Amino acid sequence: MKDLASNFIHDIIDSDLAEGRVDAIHTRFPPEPNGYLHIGSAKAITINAGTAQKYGGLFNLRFDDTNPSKEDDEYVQSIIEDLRWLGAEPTGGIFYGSDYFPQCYEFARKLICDGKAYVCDLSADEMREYRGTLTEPGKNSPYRDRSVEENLDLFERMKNGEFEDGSRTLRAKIDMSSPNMNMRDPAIYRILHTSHHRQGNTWCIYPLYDFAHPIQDALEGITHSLCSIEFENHRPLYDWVIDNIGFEHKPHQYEFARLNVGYTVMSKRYFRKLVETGLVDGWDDPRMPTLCGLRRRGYTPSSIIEFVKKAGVSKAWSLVDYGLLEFCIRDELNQKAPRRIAVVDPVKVVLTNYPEDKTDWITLPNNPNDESQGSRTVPFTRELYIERSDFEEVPPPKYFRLKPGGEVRLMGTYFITCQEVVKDESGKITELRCTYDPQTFTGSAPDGRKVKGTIHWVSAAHAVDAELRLYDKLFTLENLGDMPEDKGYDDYLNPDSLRVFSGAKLEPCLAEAKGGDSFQFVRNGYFCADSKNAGVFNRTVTLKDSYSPAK
RNA sequence: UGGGAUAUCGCCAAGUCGGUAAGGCACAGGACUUUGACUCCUGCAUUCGCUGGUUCGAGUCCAGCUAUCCCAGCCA
Repeated sequence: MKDLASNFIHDIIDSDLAEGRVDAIHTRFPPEPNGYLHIGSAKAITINAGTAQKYGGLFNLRFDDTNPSKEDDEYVQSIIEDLRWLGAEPTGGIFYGSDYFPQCYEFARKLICDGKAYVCDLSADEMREYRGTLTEPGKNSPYRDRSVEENLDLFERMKNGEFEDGSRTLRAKIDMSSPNMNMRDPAIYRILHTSHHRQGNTWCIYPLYDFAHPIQDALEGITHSLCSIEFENHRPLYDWVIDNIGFEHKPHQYEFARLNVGYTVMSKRYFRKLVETGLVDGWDDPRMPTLCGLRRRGYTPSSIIEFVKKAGVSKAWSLVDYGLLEFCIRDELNQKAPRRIAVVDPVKVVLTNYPEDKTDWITLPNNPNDESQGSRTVPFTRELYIERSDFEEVPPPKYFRLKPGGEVRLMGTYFITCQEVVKDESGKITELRCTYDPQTFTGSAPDGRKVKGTIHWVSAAHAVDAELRLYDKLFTLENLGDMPEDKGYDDYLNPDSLRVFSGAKLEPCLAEAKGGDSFQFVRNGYFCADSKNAGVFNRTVTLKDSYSPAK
């Protein structure tokens, strides 16, 4: 992974290092395995892994699996796979928060012994009432002053399964009148008789995030716990846990703004709904902003990391332009991807003065900007296909491509002139009859005449028929933050998010493309071989169409 | 007068001790062109949420406003 650009977090680390507060950096990425990683996760990954790498430190992957009701091993596996794909190797190791349950239990007992935690019998509703509101202080639970012995006994019986879900909690004894709601005697353990995807039925009490997370960080020797900004309000509690359990090693939490992208939903809850309602094929549907979806769509790990880096790190809420993501993949593929020809919406061209049984093999560079990528030969015959949009019967001003009586160059070969337009009964163009000039193969004519347009083509006899799927943004609203939770998606879905072209014609060598291969699509965009459906291609980024009469 | 956080170009985002607004994306011109792509030039904040103040000088310091985001899960 490339170095992360400098940001305010690095300033903090620099001074921590300079003033001797730490001598090595250790970070972590702590996803809850309740869904697939997405482009937003990529920011947390990049910041944590990138920071560790920048300072020669270690980076842990730790599953924050303290809520068995939402989690599943399927997600654990996908997260490991996607993280590796991104190139963020967990150099410090892979850990599971649930593996620390025994320690968490002991630390909770210590808090009880120190008079800093108590078992509370208030129901969830009662607890809410006692908590007060944002503007009014809460009041102490009637169970707040139980004896250490009683608390210890009750807590052990909670663990032993003597009580029902929700009947009791273990709470930290802090301050019910704190202006910070998180400090109003937060629950740190709850009863949940649910099987855990990793621990099975060993436990029926589970520590809550605010208690478990700082413990996990401390136990793993994390120095800088970098998380998103909604946890800022939790930091005092994070520090409280660290201080009151008495860890010698004190990790510190720092927050950064989460990544929002225009036209993009960034919530696992929505993703799950999209998947469950069948609106998309699955978590890896190419229209999804999940890492596996982006992967199928042709994004490379480095393009995603580059995107995160370009978007920057700060604490200000922001909505990053979708175009920046597209820029990143275009920029990379422009340098690395071989060029190939695909005619998405074909129209036949017949070269009336070209021999019927002749096949020329034209050599085209794989990447005109990079000779080391070599070249390939492409068959050229009397009957070809060109893009329907590369011909205009009534051309707008400054139209440089094919038009009646006009001349263009077929990429890598001859100049051709359109002599006749053939249409069917409905008026649709079915064929363009053209003549070619045999003396223009090199791209210039003996008489010096120039041609302004060059268009791509495929030999009709050799073309590979394909179904081309063009993916665009899934949603249409600029700011999806306002999407009502209980509303369906129909109003927000982009009807053009998936367009299927069944009659596309591909350059012959594309028939051999393997899953995951990426190519730049000559003229406008790029596509990749879909790893799940060999032979089906996605044009993954819709670039500006080369010519827009409306402009 | 709950608490916390954030406000610099259409979108992101740099801006040390106050010294006279980086960069990227987007956009607009032009050059080049065997992809109207790429590349290459050029342009794009007299202004830093607002209002005052301190100062020779403030995006940077002070005061007062305003806007937005987060917090009342036994979710993370």
